[in-house]
Amino acid sequence: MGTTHRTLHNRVLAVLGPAIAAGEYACGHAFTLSGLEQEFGVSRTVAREAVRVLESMGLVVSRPRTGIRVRPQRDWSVFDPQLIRWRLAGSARMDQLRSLNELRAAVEPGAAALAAERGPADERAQLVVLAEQMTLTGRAGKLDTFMDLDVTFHRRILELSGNEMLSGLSDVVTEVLVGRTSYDLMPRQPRPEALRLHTAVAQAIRDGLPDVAEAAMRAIVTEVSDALKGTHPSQR
Amino acid sequence: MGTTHRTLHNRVLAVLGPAIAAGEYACGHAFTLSGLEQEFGVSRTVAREAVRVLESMGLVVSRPRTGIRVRPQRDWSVFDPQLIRWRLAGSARMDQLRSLNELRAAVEPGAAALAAERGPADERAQLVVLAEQMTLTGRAGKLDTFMDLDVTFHRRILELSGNEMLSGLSDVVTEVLVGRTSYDLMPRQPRPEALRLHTAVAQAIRDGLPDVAEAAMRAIVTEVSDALKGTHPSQR
DNA sequence: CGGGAATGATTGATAACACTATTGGTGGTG
DNA sequence: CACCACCAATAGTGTTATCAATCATTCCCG
Repeated sequence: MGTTHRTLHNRVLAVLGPAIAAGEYACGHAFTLSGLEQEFGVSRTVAREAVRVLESMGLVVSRPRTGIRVRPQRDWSVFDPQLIRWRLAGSARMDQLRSLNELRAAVEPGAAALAAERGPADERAQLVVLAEQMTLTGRAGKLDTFMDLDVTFHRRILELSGNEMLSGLSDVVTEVLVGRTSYDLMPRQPRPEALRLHTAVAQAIRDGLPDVAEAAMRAIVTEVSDALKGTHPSQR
Repeated sequence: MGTTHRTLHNRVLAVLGPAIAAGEYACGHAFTLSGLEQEFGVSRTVAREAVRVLESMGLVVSRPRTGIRVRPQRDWSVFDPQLIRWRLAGSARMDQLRSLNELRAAVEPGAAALAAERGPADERAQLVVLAEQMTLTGRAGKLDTFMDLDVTFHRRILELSGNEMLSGLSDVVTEVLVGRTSYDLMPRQPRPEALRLHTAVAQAIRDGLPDVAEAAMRAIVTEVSDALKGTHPSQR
């Protein structure tokens, strides 16, 4: 789960990436390869490979005579898992969490509907079991295991959607749920209403009722976003 | 809008990327650097830079002694714009279009709600004008300009959501809408109901009514997915 | 027959150099 | 004075050669 394996250009990336992602270098800022060589004490080749990766993520553009320029945020590949991790690790963590949470809120109802429509029957049934476990551990106040169950619950639904892009968001959802608890944005004890809704989603998916599943899931995510209300990220 | 500028490793990528994305190389297939050097007639450095980019997209993993192995699809960064383009260009185009369309169907209602909540008032008002133009050109049967308007309509809403990740999907939506017409998945003439719904979405967003906007947008996307019904991509 | 060390294939990393594109200045010209 | 063509400095781009680190395989020894 740690980044890719310990190679030199990855270590350069691990410093340069987060720095750029955090906005430490203004939009037009220009690096030079030789500058990077010196700053990190690496060979030109390594510096170039790091830049290539940053370029493929849209963070920078590299042109002769001009150097390596930081591109405007609008051009970044905001869905790149690496970039998401960098931003979650940096000072923009809170903003990134909010973005991800909104994305998740927008996506999960639709995913639940798809899961109800076309997930394999046995796996759909499993969801109900998961929801029951959530209710139990939630009432017992075991927050840690509750969070784990919550994560797998939402992951499963995304995977059951049968859509590669939606299931590609499961890591994102995990980050959000984990990050939320670590930031104490969760109530001490899961709200009974939330528990009930999770069960409702599970049952609707099991019973193959897309509309019901979608509505119940929407209720879950709107409840969450209500809890975070009032904290809209500055436009920038 | 062509890929990045004409550099050698990009030309290698432009061949290798689509090939892997199209599944021409099985999951565990192993390349070697010297093999790539010869196949493309490039130096080791260039070959490695191409591999670095593929690696950062999760398409391959490069390890000593083992070579460069193709990773399972599950690990690919399916949101990487470059990868999306490659798949749209290749034989998986239809599958990719379906995935994207489902994603869009899942996302847009939520995006419309956010746009209604917090988009700048003047830009929200612009949407109504856009919807009117759509109605006019739609009724007139000018399909080309209608598609352009449709694209900007949906793009605007994503951008108005004020969420960087949602607006990051605007290119995706564009691809879907354009691809759909080029595949004749659109009716000869936009359906009156669809036109009415677009206007409803625009008005709701202008008037700051998230729930109404969300419902109307959901009606739009479900109508579309009903039209594509029955063609679910084969698993894997 | 099993476990661990030798082996060699393959990537990882460095260095030095030639090529090329871009840009910004410079000078000439209308 | 404005504008255009040209030139040169500058950085990335691409090549080659060489060595180091790694790890799947293999083979030998207990």
